Amino acid sequence: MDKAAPYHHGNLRSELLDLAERTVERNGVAGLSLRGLARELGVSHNAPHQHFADKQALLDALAVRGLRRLGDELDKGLGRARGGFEERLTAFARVYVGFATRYPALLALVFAHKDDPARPELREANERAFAAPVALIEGAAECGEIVADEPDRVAMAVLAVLQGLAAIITGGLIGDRSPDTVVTGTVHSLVQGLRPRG
Amino acid sequence: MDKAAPYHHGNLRSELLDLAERTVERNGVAGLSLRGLARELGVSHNAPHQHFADKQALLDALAVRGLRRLGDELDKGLGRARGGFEERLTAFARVYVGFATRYPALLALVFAHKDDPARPELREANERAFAAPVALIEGAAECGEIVADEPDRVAMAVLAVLQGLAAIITGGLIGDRSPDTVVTGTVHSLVQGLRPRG
DNA sequence: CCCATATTGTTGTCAATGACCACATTGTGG
DNA sequence: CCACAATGTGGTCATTGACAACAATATGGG
Repeated sequence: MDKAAPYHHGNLRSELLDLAERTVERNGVAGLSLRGLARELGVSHNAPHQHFADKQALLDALAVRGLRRLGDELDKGLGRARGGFEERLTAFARVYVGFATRYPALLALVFAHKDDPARPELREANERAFAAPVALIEGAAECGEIVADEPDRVAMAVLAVLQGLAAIITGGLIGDRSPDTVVTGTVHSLVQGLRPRG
Repeated sequence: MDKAAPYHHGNLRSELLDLAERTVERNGVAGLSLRGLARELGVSHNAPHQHFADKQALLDALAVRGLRRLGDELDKGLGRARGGFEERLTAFARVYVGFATRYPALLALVFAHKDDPARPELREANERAFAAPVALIEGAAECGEIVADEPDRVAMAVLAVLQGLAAIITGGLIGDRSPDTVVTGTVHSLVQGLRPRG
């Protein structure tokens, strides 16, 4: 069972996902066609249907895979981060915004699942991806580094800022400023607001 | 030249936009079909092509119209708002997030124009829609109500927070909390961070 | 070792869609 | 009053997503 060439063709599922991700990132969801994928991979026009019942199923799989990668990057970035809360939060923000600007279409895919209450995989992947930053915020709340009265609100504000920053950066609305500068500055502003005033 | 029934049929363009907006909001962009619109409006399958050269042209027109409405709502809301900076900013945030949750697909349409450098109408409508809140922030910076060293950064943080809040709320990630509570709380956190500490 | 069986992929087909074409109808202005 | 442009119609084509029937391949029990 060599995973490089398991069945009578290549590992179609993986190759489909890879090519689909590249295509979506380049041409958008509207520019993605199952038949086109099959054509470029040299298989029949119906081979994808064996692995993904639906075009939406493929998009969902893309979103889940993207969330896994994002989670890994966040874990790594936060693992390397040293210093206080602001430094760690900045590290998280850099990784998140970096990912969001590298794969904007993928992240949009993740955030476009508002009409599907029955999709446990996506929800689970989402929670797992953000486990580390949530733990970071909760830890900071316990240590008294940030206001601790409403940790939920704090987490929400942080996520909102980063999500919004990513949207603004990918939308090209930051002009000449460098993304890193914008991220660092915005996080600084936010943390100043979250710090208890003595 | 009665605008209610100008030519030999109704004012197709407006009706197309209305129906398209409802359809997009209900079934998403993928569920929108020019032929379907024509069918439901009782015209030939090619009538829409007379007003919109392309499906994308119709989507662009939807985005521009949405931005105009959003601008009007923001102007009205900020016009009614009284009190200091935080009260006015909260009013702005309520209107914006309210709009974003009422027309999520429409707002997503606006934010999805990252690949079109040559679309002056959208850009102009965008700037016009956010003229009032930008003025609010600039005014507060001049009055010393918020840190004035980098008004651009402040504006960006505010927009980021609201955009992210809207995304989170429409994504159903706020659980049982009421949107108004979340908005007010988040804005409060943000303003506390932007206020100069004495 | 060999065949039943599920997995995987292929060919054929169908309705729907977006885009284009030539053409008809309606309103406007010279 | 008539040319002309604006608006809408019908026809057509390639592409697409989805489905059904069928073929090839790998797996597992006897």
